[in-house]
Amino acid sequence: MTITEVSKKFDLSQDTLRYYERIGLIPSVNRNKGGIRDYTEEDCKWIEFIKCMRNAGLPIEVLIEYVGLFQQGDATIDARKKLLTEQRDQLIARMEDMQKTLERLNCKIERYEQAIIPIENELKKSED
Amino acid sequence: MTITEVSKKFDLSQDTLRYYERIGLIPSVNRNKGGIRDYTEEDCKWIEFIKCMRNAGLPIEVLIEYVGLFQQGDATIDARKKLLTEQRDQLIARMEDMQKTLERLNCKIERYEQAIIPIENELKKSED
DNA sequence: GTAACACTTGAAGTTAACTCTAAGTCAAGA
DNA sequence: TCTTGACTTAGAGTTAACTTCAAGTGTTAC
Repeated sequence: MTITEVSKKFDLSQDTLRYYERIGLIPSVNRNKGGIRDYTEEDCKWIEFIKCMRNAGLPIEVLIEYVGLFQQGDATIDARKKLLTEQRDQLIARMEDMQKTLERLNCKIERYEQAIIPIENELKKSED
Repeated sequence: MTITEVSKKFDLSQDTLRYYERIGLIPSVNRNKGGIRDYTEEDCKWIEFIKCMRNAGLPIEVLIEYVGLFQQGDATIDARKKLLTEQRDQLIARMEDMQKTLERLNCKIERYEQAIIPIENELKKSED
């Protein structure tokens, strides 16, 4: 798979894909004789995983560490589990914060809905 | 209330408080005869609101716009409601993304706990 | 054969959101 | 009186995460 195809498939720019590879956020991709990237299915799985984690706000630095641990093999399973567990807990904390904010926004929006009605009534009065 | 007190109360640095005021993220704070900020209860409410919204990831730019609309009075109620509604919808979308990632992380962690070697370890063979 | 085009690299530039620095004012304490 | 320390401002610096640029290579279309 070419970078153009992968870029379209995951809606990530070619620049971002090259950047991710350069910093070790995805394992390095094989090149053909012309030096051009040829992504395998496995590469795509990594990209999809990383994209998902980044969408949820996991920092690049942490994900680089995860990829690094992964490439070191089974000896790092414990460390990987620890890393993922920490990130999961932080994710839950962020979601709880967001839930609070969501409720607050909903309250505010509801109040604005009620505030608009009196104004509309004012307008009606002045019309007749 | 002094900036030191407000800083401690909300766990925001003094620099951040001054920065927020400078860019219009909170309405401007009164100064005493010496030119030193004296925060009112009202100021604190704004700060608390902004902190909550920032924690949930609402962009500063959008919040500045909200504060601006607020200061223009009742004529902007519709616009404010629209702005908040858009932000709420985006917040929900982000939370849904995060929920998916959370489930995925939980799966992965569970697999590590069960000491089942993840499928991706197969991939490792090809690279070093 | 040459022009267009997709790709390569390393490095510089951008954006959001702070964070720090420098230079200065002012009130209180030894 | 002098010094300490909290505060002021404008502006420069930092960090994360891209994004763009410059210069060059290799493949395809006419």
